[in-house]
Parts: sequence; C-alpha cells; structure tokens
Amino acid sequence: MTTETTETTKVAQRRVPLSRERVLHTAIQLADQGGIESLSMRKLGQELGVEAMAMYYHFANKDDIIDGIVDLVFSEIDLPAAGADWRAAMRQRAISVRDALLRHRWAIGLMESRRNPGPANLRHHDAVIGSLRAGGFDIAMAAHAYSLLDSYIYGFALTTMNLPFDTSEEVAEVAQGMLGPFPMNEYPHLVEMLTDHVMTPGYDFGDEFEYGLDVILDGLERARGRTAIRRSGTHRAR
Amino acid sequence: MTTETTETTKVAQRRVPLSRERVLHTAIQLADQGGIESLSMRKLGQELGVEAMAMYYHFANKDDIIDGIVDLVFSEIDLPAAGADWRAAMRQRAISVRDALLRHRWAIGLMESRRNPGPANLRHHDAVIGSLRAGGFDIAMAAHAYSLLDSYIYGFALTTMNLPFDTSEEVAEVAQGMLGPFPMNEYPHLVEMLTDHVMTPGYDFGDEFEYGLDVILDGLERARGRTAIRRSGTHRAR
DNA sequence: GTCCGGAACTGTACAGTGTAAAGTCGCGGT
DNA sequence: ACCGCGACTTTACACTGTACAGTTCCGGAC
Repeated sequence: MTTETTETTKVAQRRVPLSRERVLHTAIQLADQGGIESLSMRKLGQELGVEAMAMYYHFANKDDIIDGIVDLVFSEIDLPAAGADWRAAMRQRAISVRDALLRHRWAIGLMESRRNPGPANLRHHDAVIGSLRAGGFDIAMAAHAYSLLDSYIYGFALTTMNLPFDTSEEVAEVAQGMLGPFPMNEYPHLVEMLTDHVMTPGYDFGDEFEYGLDVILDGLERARGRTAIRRSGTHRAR
Repeated sequence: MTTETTETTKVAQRRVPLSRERVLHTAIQLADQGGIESLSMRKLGQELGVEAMAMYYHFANKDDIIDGIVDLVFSEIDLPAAGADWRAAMRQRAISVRDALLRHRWAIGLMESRRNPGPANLRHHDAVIGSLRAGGFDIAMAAHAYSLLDSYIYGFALTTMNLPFDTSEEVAEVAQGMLGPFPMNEYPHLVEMLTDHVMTPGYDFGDEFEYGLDVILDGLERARGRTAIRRSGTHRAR
C-alpha cells in the first residue's frame, strides 16, 4: 500500500510501527465508511496489520480511541476568525460544524458528551465564546447564544443523520413505505406536507439548515441589542 | 414482587404469559435505570422470568422492541391542543418533549431516526403540523418551523443528555477535572465562562432551554408575519 | 560476544452480545 | 387418545471489549 522503502532483505521485515496517529486515522476511516458500530478493535487491528490487543499498548481502552477520533473531528472545524463580525463568524462556524458532521456522521452523538475533551475541542469552545464576547455579548448572553446555536447545529445533524434517503427521488418511496401500513386519511397534515412539499421535485431537506440558522442569528442579534441598551448606563460592553 | 393471585396449587404454575405490552414496559424500565446499552435480550428475559429467545416469538428482533419503546415515549408527549394559539401550543409541546426525554434519556438518539415510525409518532407529527397550519403557517413555513423547533429540542436534549453533573455543586469539580491537564491560561474565555458564570451558585443549565425556545418562537412569529403579509393579496391563510 | 531490560506486540481466555435452528411442553379441539 | 399449535427453552455460532500472560526484537552495558 504505502511506500515500503525501509524494506531491506529479511523475511517479513519490521512493519511500520503503530502510533496513536496511525491508529486514529484508520479508525476514522473505518467509522466513516461503516458507521461507529463497525469500528471494532479486531477490525481496526486487521486494517493495521496487527492483532487487536496491540492497540492497548498505545491506548487505555476503546473509549480512549473514541476520544481521540472525536478530537480529530473537532480539529477539522474552522475556528471563527478573531477579528470578524460575530454574526458572520457564527454563521460560518455553524456551517463548518455541519460539514464536519456530514463527513463523519458517526460523530454526532459523541462530540457533545465527552468526559475527556481533547485540545481541539477546548480550543474550539474557547474561540467561539471569544468571538461572541468580542461581538458585545456579556457572559450570560454568550452562554445563551452558545447553548442555542449548538443545540440547533447538533440537533439538525441528529434529525438529519440517518434520513433513509440521499437523493430527493428516494424520498417518495420511503415516505410511501413509512405510511404504508396506516390508513391514508389518519394523518392528513402529515400526508399533505409529504406529498405537497417534501416530495416536490427540487426539495432538499438540507436547505432547511441555513433557514433556521438565520432565524436564530436574527433572534440573537435582537437579544444582544436589548442587553447592550440595558447596560449602556453602567458600562460599555467589552 | 407483584400480586400473584392467579397462583392456585400446582408447582410453578403457569406464569403470566408474555405480551408485547409487558415486554415493552419492562424494557423501558430497564433502559430508564441503566441506559439503552444495558437493555439486552437476556437481561430483559431475566426480568420477565423467561429465556432470551422467548421474546422472539412476539417480536421480529431487538429493533422491533426498540421501535416499540420509542413509540411508547412518543405516546407520553402531550399533543398540542387543537384550537390553541400556535405559539402557546408549540411552547408547551416543546417542554413536553423535553420532559419526556429527561425521563427517558436513552431515547434521545432514537426518536428522530426510526425507519418504522409507530402510530404515536405519526400522530404526534400530524398534530404539530396541524397546529402550525391552523396558526397561519403555509406548508413551506410550517416545514421550516418544524425543522427548527425539533432540531433545537432534540439538540438541547442531546447536548444536555450526559452532562456529568446533576447538582450545580458538582459542576465545579467536573469543570476542574476537564481543564486539569491543560494550562490555565490557554483557554481564557472558556475558563472565564466556567468560573464566572457556570460555577456561579444557582446556575442551572436546564434554564437555558426556555430562553432559546423563546428566541426561536419570536423568530418564527416574525417570519410567519412576513409570509402572511406577502400572501395577503392572493388568499387568506387557511 | 553475552546478557538484560523494556518496548511492542501476540495468544489465549472469558463474559457478554443478538439471533438462527431445533427441541420441548402443555393445553384445546376433535 | 391423539394431533396441532402456541409459547417457550436449549443449544449453538459468530461477534464484541479486554484482562493477563507469553513472545519477540532491539539498543545498550559489561
């Protein structure tokens, strides 16, 4: 596969030794193509030309590996630019998170709940909070904004995650299949939305993301304005 | 444990026969107290006084059971009242979903991605869409609103799910533990938010939920208004 | 050259998982 | 008395994470 220049003469020769990095990269690769449940120690070892137990020299346990690949995903997310307008920065960052989650769907339930956050994770959080604070949000307001934005981003990813269709043509048959065993007129509004909207050509559920994102950013902008005014008598924000 | 009145004389006597309902209820109970990963066929059977394979007479496979308990959770959610103001209905429904997810944390990753939605699931979706439509949302706008609200609700539950603390006193030590291995001044904004806000007495992360919810409802109300005005020349909404 | 120590990995084992396939038991109907 | 069948059990298989002990190999000390 890779360049094996170090090979000299001996039989099987020393193979490339393991390393945290090498393990984590093929772990991500494995999870990307088969989902997180297809990432087993034995398959991972097999992919690396090594027995399953070999990884336990470099990692405490499987969770240690999961922590590692999650932080690698965090490192793929663009940090909000330091001097940028908070709104543009938050918008771009949200889209960057979503893109990363689209590349690594398996990460969706894992990113938010690590007990051992890695450095990329912490750096990400710090940069987002910093961007909000620089944009005039006080601490409480920044916490509100962060909670709201992250809930939406991860929630959208979660609800989108394994929609059983990718192309908009598939939507129709899937929707049929889901409603199949039930009488047609029992769920009129749901049927209407599916037939008159979702199954419409050109519909892409992914487009909903930016719509909702802008609604939230509008709301945050107005809330920030209210805070700033309320505070303007005591001290300027930042 | 329970009343065993049907016992008459014989040795072990015919036990209460299994049934979908009985299996699903103890399955929920098991998942509630030990998380979804502690719901195994053998433990479930043991709890029911039965071998693991006995359940396969009543269910196709484990996923069939998961489908069942997820729909039971849906049935616990209050449907939006038919004639109510859309905003009040959506607010109350969001809180009801969140409460159900707090009672059944294991359900969070499962509710949104069922390939075989049960009747309670479909009824829920239908009622929510119906409430929005009755409130003057056109189909596209109702879809936007639904996507936004559900993403937020499930996302908030997801990010809250396994915060490693319940009481606000625990927050401090956990935060310390997370930042422990890192230099203090590397993440100034994050540290500031933790020390000056999160670790403040009386702080409850759960309170963020309704704040963000109201920001979203405000945004939806304004967006709905814009649509209604744009449409007022052609036909009245609904 | 011989020996040692430890790094890096392998082998074996165990308790756990979902479930396919076949076997068993007892009751209701004829 | 017997059959059929519903309801459940037994056994088995392939898979999981990982504890623990054993092996192999390399660099340095003497």
